[in-house]
Amino acid sequence: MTGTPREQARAQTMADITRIGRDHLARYGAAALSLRAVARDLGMVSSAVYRYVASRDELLTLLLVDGYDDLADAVAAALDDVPDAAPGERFRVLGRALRSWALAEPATYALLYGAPVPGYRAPAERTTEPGTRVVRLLLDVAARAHEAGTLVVPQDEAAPPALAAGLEGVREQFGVALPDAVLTRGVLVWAALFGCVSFEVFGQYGPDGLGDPAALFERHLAALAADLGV
Amino acid sequence: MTGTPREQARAQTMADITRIGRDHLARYGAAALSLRAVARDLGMVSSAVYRYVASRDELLTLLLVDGYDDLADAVAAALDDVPDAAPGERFRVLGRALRSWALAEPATYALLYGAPVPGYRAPAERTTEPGTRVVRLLLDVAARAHEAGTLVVPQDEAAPPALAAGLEGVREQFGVALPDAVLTRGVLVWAALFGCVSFEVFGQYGPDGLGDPAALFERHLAALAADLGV
DNA sequence: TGTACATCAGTGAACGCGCGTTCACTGATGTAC
DNA sequence: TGTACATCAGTGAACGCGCGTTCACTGATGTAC
Repeated sequence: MTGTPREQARAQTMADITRIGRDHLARYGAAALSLRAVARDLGMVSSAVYRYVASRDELLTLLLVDGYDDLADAVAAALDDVPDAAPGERFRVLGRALRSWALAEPATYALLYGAPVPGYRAPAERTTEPGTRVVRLLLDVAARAHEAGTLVVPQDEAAPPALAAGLEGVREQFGVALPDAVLTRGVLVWAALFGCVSFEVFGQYGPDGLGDPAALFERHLAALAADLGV
Repeated sequence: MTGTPREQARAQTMADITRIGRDHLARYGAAALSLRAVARDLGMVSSAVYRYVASRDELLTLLLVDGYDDLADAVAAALDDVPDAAPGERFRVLGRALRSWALAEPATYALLYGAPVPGYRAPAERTTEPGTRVVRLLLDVAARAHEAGTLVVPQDEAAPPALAAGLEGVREQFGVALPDAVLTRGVLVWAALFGCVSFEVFGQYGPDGLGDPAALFERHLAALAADLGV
C-alpha cells in the first residue's frame, strides 16, 4: 500500500468491488451480475460504483481478467513446487491444480470456460494474454520433454494446409518448437482436461459423481499424460 | 394431428412455445429466457402462456428435455445410417453427429452441457432418461466391440472401493457388462469428446479456430477412438 | 504556514425499462340430456 | 336436433420488483502559490 490516503482508499475500494463481484458471480452467475447488487454489498449507493467502473460490462471484464490470473497463478505455483519433477508428473500437477481451482471457484470457472455471457464480448486486448497463460504452461511441459528427448511423438498424417497454418500460428504465439502431431495432441489433451473438469464442476456425472471423482480424475490424468506423450 | 379442434390448437400452441423458446435460448441465453418475451413472439398476452406452462422454470425444463431428445435423436439417426460399420467408425460417426448438432444449436448445447442455470434445478425424474441417451449410445458402441472381442482393454490398477461401486452403478443403470478399465476409459472419452466440442462451440480456440476446426476434430476423434479401444 | 482553488468520492432522486405472476373478465368450443 | 351448462383459451389491468444509467449536489481531500 502506497500513495496518498485518497489513492489507498481508491485501491481498497477497487479490490472490494472485485471481491464482492466474484462472490456475486459464485452466488447468482455471470448473466445475473448486477452493479446495483454489488453496490449494495459495498454499502454504497449504486451510482457511486460508476466512479470505479464505467459499466456493467467493464465489471465483467475485470472479473474475467482477475479470474484468468487467479487460475494461472494457482497452476504456476503448483508447478513451481515441483521444478525438477518428470514431465508426466508435471502434467499431472498441472491437471490437479486446475481441478482444485475449478472446484473451489465454480462460477468464475464457468465464466472463463463455460458458455459465453449473452450480450457481452470480451475485449481481446485485455483478455488474450491472461487467458492463454494456462495453455502456455501446458505447452511448456510438452516442450521441455521434447527438448529432453523423452517426448513420445505420435504417428499422424500430414495436417491439411489450413490446420498446418493454424498450428504454425500456435508455434509463433507460444514460442514452442513442437511438431504438428504433438501440437494436435496437446490441443486434444488441453480440451479433454477441461472436459473432465467441466463435467465434474457442472455436475454431468450425476449427483454422486461416480462415487469417487478424485480417483476417477487421477485415472484420466494418467491416460491423458500418455496421450500427450509425457 | 388428431383430437378435437381445441386439442389440436393446444398441441400447436405448445409446439410454438417450444420452438420460440429455443429461438430465444439461442438469441439471449438461458439465464435471460423470459416468459413475457416468448409470449410477445407468440402474439399473445403474457398471462396467456400460463395456460400452457406453469412457470418460467417449467418452460426451461421443457426446453431441456426437448434439447436432450433432439440431440439424442440426431446421434441415433446418424448411427442408424451405418448399422454395420466397425466400432471405431461408429464412434467417429457419433462424435461427428454430436459436433454438428452442437454447432447448429449452440445455445441449447450450452443449456444441456454448460454451466447450470443459476437458481434453476432440473427435475431429475424428467431429465435423467433423455439426458443419458447419448452416453448410452456411446457405451453401446464399446459394448458391441467388447462382445465381438475386438475391444482393446487398457491396463489399469484396481479401482478404489467408492469408484468401483460407482462403476458398478453405471453397469446396472446402462445394462452393459464392461470391465472397470473400459468404463473409466469410456467416461474419459465421453468427457473429452464434450471438451472438444465445448471448446469449439464456446470459442476457446480463438477467433480462427486453429485454421480448420473440422480437420482438428477429426484427428481428435481418431485419438479418442484409440483411447476407447475401438 | 496559510489560503484559494481544483479534484474527487459518494449521495439521493429520477428516468424508463422489463420481469414473473395473479386475477376477474369475455367469448368461443365442447358435452350431456 | 336443439338447448343449457361446463370447460377452456385468451384479454387487459395491475401488483411489486430490480435493473443500468444520468445528473446536480455536498463535503472531504489534495495542491499551487
